Parts: sequence; structure tokens; C-alpha cells
Amino acid sequence: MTYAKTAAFTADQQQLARVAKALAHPARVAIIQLLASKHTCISGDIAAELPLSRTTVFQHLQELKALDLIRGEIDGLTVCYCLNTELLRQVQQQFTAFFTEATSGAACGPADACAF
Amino acid sequence: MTYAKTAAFTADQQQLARVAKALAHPARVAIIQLLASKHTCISGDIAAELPLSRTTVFQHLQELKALDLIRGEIDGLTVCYCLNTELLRQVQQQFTAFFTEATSGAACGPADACAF
DNA sequence: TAGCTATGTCGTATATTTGCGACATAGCTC
DNA sequence: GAGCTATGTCGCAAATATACGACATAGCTA
Repeated sequence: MTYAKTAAFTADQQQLARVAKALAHPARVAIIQLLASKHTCISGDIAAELPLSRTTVFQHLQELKALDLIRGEIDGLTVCYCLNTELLRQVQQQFTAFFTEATSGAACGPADACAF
Repeated sequence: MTYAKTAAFTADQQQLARVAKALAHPARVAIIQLLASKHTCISGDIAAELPLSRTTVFQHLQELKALDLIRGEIDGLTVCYCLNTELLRQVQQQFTAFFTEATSGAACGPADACAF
């Protein structure tokens, strides 16, 4: 971002963008779906399920964890990651609100295009 | 993405990630909100509303247009951008389905954490 | 303790994103 | 046509993201 002028935008916009960024990579989407499908938390098996190196997967996990979308619990030798469903529900509401706002306006009609 | 191993993920995951990426910057979120608030399409005024240079804003517009989330119609000297509400509605459904899937699973409970 | 496995950390190479100035193009007006 | 404004395009610099190998750490087990 060079200078990351994010400060110039509203908190809502920044928050939405932050979460969107977390979902902006197929691997992270896949990780969340994986965690959702196995209602029990799995550990580094995640890495085995994805076509990426363990290091890279770990990196993606860190990014999701940084946003608190997922959590990891150490269980002896293994670590169990799981979804933060509470936060996800909040995020879902944010996205719903955003999309509702975006889709409520009239589409750019054929003729009524521009007001000026 | 270095090698962009996106091919290894499902079409759904890639599509979701693509759209998420479009929303992964506050400026682009702001642009969509701006277009939504003025139900009439505005033109390069968008650049004036954002704390970014005209070139940069144009770049963001191009990214949104590449995904067909917005459209631009030339009207003489000015250009009117507007939301593709139809596509946005589809995208909203994708996100809703994704979040529903993600939030339906039981959260990583205190004790029931790991199965192994 | 020695050896094995599961995680996590570091450094690095490459690709992409972001932001912007400088220039090109196109329409409008006098 | 000359001058002005609105858009769009190019190239560059700096910041990030992506991916991975090599090493570090920690727990389990014989």
C-alpha cells in the first residue's frame, strides 16, 4: 500500500476490507470451509489437505488467526484450529448490510444513466 | 502469487476469493458505497470524493469493472459508473452461503476441542 | 536420553498491489 | 483551429502477498 492511506476511510470500510482481504485467497476460503465441514477441530492435517506447502498453509492460518476468525488450541503435540463462529456471524452481518445497501439502489438503467 | 496455484482450488473458492479481493481495499468499498448512495451514476467525481489521486481511483475502478461489479457508460465528455446490482445480488448469495456454512458448525467449545 | 513427529519461525525469491506523476486522447466551446 | 476539461494509459517506486526450504522448538515414546 506504499503509504496505506487507510486512515482516510471510515472504520466500517476498513473493517470490511480487512475481512474481505482475509477471504481474498482461495486457500483461506478452503481452510475455513474445511474447518466448517469437520465440526471437530483438526490440526496440521489442514496442510495435508491443501496443495500448498506446510509453511505456506501455516502462514495463511496465521493471517486468519490475526483477525481472530479462527483459533488454535494446543493439545499436547498437535494443535487444533477452529472457527470463531461468533465473530463470523458478526462479519456475516456486516457483509449482508453492505450488500443490501449496494443492491438496493436502482441499477444503472439504459436511459436514466446520468443525472448530469 | 508467484505461481498462482489457484487451479488447485474449486471454482467456488476461486470465485469467492476473486470477489473478496475486489472488496479487500477500503477505497473499493468506498467506491461501491458511493455509487450505491447516489442512485444516479456519477463520473470522475468519485475521484474527488476519495483521498486518492485520480489515477489511483481510476485504477480501482478498473479492477471493479474487470469483475463486472460496476459498469461505465460514456456520456459525451464524462463517464458514468454504476453498480451491476444483478451481479451484486448473486455475489451476496455466494457470501451468504459461505458464511452460513461457516457459522453453522459448532464453535470450538471449551473442552470438546479436539477429537484426537 | 535418543529419536521421532508435529508445530512454529526465519530468511528469501518472486509476483502482485498500490499510488502517483507525466503524457495521450477525446469532446466541447469559442 | 486553439484552449479547456474529462478520461484514460504508461511507466516507475515502494509496499505486500505468496510460496517454500531450512532450521528451531516442543512433546511423546522407547
